[in-house]
Amino acid sequence: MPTLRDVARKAGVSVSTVSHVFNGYRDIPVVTRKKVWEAARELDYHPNAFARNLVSRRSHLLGLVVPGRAGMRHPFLYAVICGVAEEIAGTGFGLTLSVAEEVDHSWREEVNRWKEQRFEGLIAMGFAEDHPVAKAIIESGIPAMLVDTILEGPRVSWVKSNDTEGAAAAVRHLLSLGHRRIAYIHGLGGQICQERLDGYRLALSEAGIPFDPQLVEVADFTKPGGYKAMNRILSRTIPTAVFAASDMMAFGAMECLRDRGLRLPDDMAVVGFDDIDAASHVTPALTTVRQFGDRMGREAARTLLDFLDGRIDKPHSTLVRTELVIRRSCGYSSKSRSIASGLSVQDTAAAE
Amino acid sequence: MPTLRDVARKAGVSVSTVSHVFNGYRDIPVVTRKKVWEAARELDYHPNAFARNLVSRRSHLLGLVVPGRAGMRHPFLYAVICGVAEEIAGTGFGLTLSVAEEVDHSWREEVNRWKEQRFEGLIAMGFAEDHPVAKAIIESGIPAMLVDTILEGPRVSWVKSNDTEGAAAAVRHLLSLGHRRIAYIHGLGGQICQERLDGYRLALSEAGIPFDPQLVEVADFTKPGGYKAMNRILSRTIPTAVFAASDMMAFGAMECLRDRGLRLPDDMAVVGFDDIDAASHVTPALTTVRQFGDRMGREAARTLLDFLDGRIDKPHSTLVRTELVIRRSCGYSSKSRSIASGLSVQDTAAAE
DNA sequence: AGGTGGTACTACAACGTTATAGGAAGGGTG
DNA sequence: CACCCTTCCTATAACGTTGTAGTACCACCT
Repeated sequence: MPTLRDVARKAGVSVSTVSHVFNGYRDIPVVTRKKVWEAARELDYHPNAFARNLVSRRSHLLGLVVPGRAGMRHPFLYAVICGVAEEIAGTGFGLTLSVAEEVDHSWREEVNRWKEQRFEGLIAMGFAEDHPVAKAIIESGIPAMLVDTILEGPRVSWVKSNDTEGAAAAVRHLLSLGHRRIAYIHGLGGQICQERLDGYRLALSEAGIPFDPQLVEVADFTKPGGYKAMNRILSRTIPTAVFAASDMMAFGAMECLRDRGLRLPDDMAVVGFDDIDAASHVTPALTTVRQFGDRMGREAARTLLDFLDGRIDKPHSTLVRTELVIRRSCGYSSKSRSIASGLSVQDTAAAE
Repeated sequence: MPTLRDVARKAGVSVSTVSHVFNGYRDIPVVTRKKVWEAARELDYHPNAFARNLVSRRSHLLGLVVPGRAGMRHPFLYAVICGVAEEIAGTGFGLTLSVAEEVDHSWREEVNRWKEQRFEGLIAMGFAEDHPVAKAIIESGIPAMLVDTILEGPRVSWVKSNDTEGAAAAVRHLLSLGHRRIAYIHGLGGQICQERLDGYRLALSEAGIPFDPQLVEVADFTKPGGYKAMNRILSRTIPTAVFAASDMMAFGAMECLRDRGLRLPDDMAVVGFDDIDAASHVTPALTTVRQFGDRMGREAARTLLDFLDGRIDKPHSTLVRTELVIRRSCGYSSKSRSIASGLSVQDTAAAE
C-alpha cells in the first residue's frame, strides 16, 4: 500500500505538502495541488485511517450494538439499522457492528472493543433497561443513544415510539367501532410494556369505561404466549375485541380464537402492535400500530452526531410517532373511517 | 485515556515490558506480570487499536457489505449477519457495517472506506452478479465471500443455498401428493433464480412430465408481482398446484387464488421458498423451502477467516442445504410423509 | 538599503504501539 | 577468575499520519 511518502516522492514535493493538499489547506497553488492529486491517483493512494486516527485522536467510529440471536424484536432491527446508516452516510463516520451475545457472555469482549477502537458513540437497540449490556453502555462513559431502552445519563439518552399514544390510538379505534369489552394481552419486558398498558387504560378512561383486570393477561411476546394468554382470558370472560402488545402475540390470539371456532373479524376484532411484515400477510390482515424503525434509527444517529460535533450540549430523548394501520382484522365501518382522521387506511389487496 | 506509558510508570517498569506482558511474551516472571496487570486494571487501560494496527500492519477488521433500503431479501439479512457475528466472536476480528446505498451512489464512499480502514476481508450479501458493488468488491482485491452472488476470483468466492435441490424437493413433494399440473412463479434476478427454475424442471423430468411453458410466469419477488403472475397463469390454464420462487410471491398467489374463490389447500396446493417469518403465520401456513441464513453467514465467515489466517490457499465456494418445511398449504397425506423422509414436518399450532 | 508582508513550501516532533537488539545481573562451568 | 548461559528487563527505531513552527524567496514600500 502506497504511503504519503510515496505520493510525495512521485509528485516531487514534501510529505507535509501532500498532507496539506488532502486536508484542504489553502496556501497551496493549483499547480501543486494538481500534481499531488495526479500522483495519488496513479498510485491508488488511500490514506491510512489508523495513522490518521492515532494522531488526530479521533476515531470517527460509531458502534451499533445489537442483541445476539436471543434478543427480541428481530423484524425491527434491520429497519433501525438502515435508518442509522442513512443518517450517517456522508458524515465521515463509520459504523461498527457489535453483536452482544448474551448467552455466553461474549458481550464483555465487545465492550472491550468499544474502548480499544475508541468508539466515539454507541447506538444500541433491543435491550431491557436492566440488561447487563445497557449497564455496560452507561458505565463505559461513551456517548450513546438507546433505541427502546429508557435510560438516561449525562451523555446517554433514548429514542422510542410513542407507545402510550400508539396503544391509546388502537384502543380508541376499537371503541369507535362500538366495542366496550376490550381485552388486552400485555407484554412482559421493559418500560415500553408499561407504557402500552398505560395507553390502553388511558383510552378506556377517556371513554368512561372502568378498567377490568379480568380482561388483561400477560404474555412473553411470542406467538404461543399470545395463544395461551387468549385462552386464559376466554376461560374467564368473553370480550368483543382484543388488543395485543405485539403482532406476534396477536397472531397467537388469532389462532386461539379460530381454534375456538370464532370467526374473525365478525366474532372478535383483533389489533396488534409493531406492524411487522407478516401483519399484512395473515388472514384477516392485521390492524396494528406501526412503528417507524427507520425514523428511530435516523433520529438516534442524528442526535448522537449533533452531540459529538458539539451542535448540542446534551443528547435529548425523543418520542417517534406511531401510525394506526387499519386492515381487516377488526372489520370496517364508515364511522371508524371518519373518526380516525389522520390515520392510515391500508389495504393488502394486490390487484392490478 | 491511559497509555502504555502510564501503565509502565505505575507498575515501575518500562513500556516494553508492559507491551510484552500484554502480548504474552513468556520471559516475564509472574510477579512482574501481576504488577502490570494490576496497574492496567487500576488505570482502566485499554490498548489503542489504532497504534497497534499501525505498527502491526493488520486491521483485524472485516467489512459486512449489505444493500441499502432498495436491496432485496430483507428478512434474510439479519440471520446471515448473526451467523457471521457468531462465527467471528472470539477470533479478535471486528465487523464493520458497510451499507451500500445504490440510489445516490454513496456506495463509492464506502468502497474508499474499505481501503482506508484496511479491511482484511469482506462479506457481502444481496447483490446481483452484475451489480456495481459486486464489481467493486472484485476490483478492490480484498478477499471476499459473497452470499447469494455467484462470482469468483482468486480471493473471492461464494456461499449460497442449494437452490436447485431445494426447488426440486418442493416440486417432488407436490408430485408425491399426486399433482401433475404444477405451475411455477419464476423470480426475476440473479443466477439463483435460474437455478430454482432448473430444480423445477429437474423434478418434473424425473417424473416424466414434460415442461409446459404455459404453467410458468415470471414476477419480481414481490407480493403484488406474485398476485399478477398467478392471475396470468389462471387466465391460460388451471393447474392443481403452484410453486413460487419466494414466499412473498407465494403470498400474492394465495391472495389471487382466494380472490378467485378457490379454497386452499383443497382446490390448489401452494409452496414457497425462503421460509420467512410470515410463512408460518399465514393461513393456511405455507409449506416452503427453508434457507439457513445463519449457516450461510457462518460458512462465509469461517471460510474467509481460514483464508486470511492461511489455513487454506483459496477460499472455496459452498452450497448450503435447504430443508422442505411441510405445513398446511398443500394439505397432508400419509403418502407424502413416508416419502419425504428426512424432511421436516412442522406445525404452527401453539396449543398448550 | 532595510524593513515588511505574503506566498509556497518543508522539517520535525508528536501520537501509542510493537519488534528487534541488546544489556545487566546472577549462577554455573572449566 | 574468565567464560558462557539464562533470566529479566530496557532502549530505540519504526509504523503513517498531522500540525506547528519555521524558512526561503520574492515583491513592494519607505
